[in-house]
Amino acid sequence: MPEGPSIVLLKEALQSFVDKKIVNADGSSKKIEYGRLPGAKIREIKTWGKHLLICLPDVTIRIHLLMFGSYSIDTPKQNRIAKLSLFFARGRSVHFYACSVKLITEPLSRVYDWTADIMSKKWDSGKAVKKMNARSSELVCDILLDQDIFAGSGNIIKNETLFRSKIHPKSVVGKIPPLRKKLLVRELIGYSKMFLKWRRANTLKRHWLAYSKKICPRDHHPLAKEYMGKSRRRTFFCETCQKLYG
DNA sequence: CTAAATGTTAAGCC
DNA sequence: GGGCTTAACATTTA
Repeated sequence: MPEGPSIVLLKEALQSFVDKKIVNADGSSKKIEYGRLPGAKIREIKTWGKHLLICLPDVTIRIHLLMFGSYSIDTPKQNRIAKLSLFFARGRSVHFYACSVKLITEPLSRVYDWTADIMSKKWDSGKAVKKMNARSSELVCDILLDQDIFAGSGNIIKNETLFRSKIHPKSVVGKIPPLRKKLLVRELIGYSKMFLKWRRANTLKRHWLAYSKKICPRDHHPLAKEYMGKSRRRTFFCETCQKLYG
């Protein structure tokens, strides 16, 4: 479920609840005051990176599905305790499981920079390149997972983007030539759009070129698989056709 | 059956 | 305090 494009699909799935009044709310999260939700009408549903934002008149519910989170609409899952359940008129309901739930009371504009959200209309590639340049000594495999620069990018997007732009994951950001860096950002946004399209058609896996693959589709060399970077995340790459800068 | 995985946060340690 | 490592969370899939 979790990367940015999947959260956009979640937002779409919840559109029928916009303008609907929450009649009851409960769940197993100890951290939120369920009492302040009933009576509020959902004004809007937004996303920022991997965050789902359910906007109410004076508070926003922030859901992060983490690695294994899931949701269900109208029918709660059997034998499972939801972290958050929202109930509406006519027996309608939404349930979120195995996720992080928070209430945000500050204005969203103070919490979120929409120009850093890879799925946003306000996405700004120029700013992303500037932020990358400010972190020139880091590895590109780490930078592509950084939510302050590429909010919504996850391990699949990282792997596919590096393969498509022919950049070795251990390349040092500052050693990547400017044009190639721009190409990298363009590929990341382009692949994220395709991710959304393919996930919607339920064909995401079919289109993986490197992620979880064993053979390079370009030159048929075996792909390397290594746990690398600050977060030791699974990384698939072709030693032959992905160039190492640095 | 066991292990690993699309992710983040908090605690603990130097 | 900073920076790093580890654990915790919880569920599905290989």
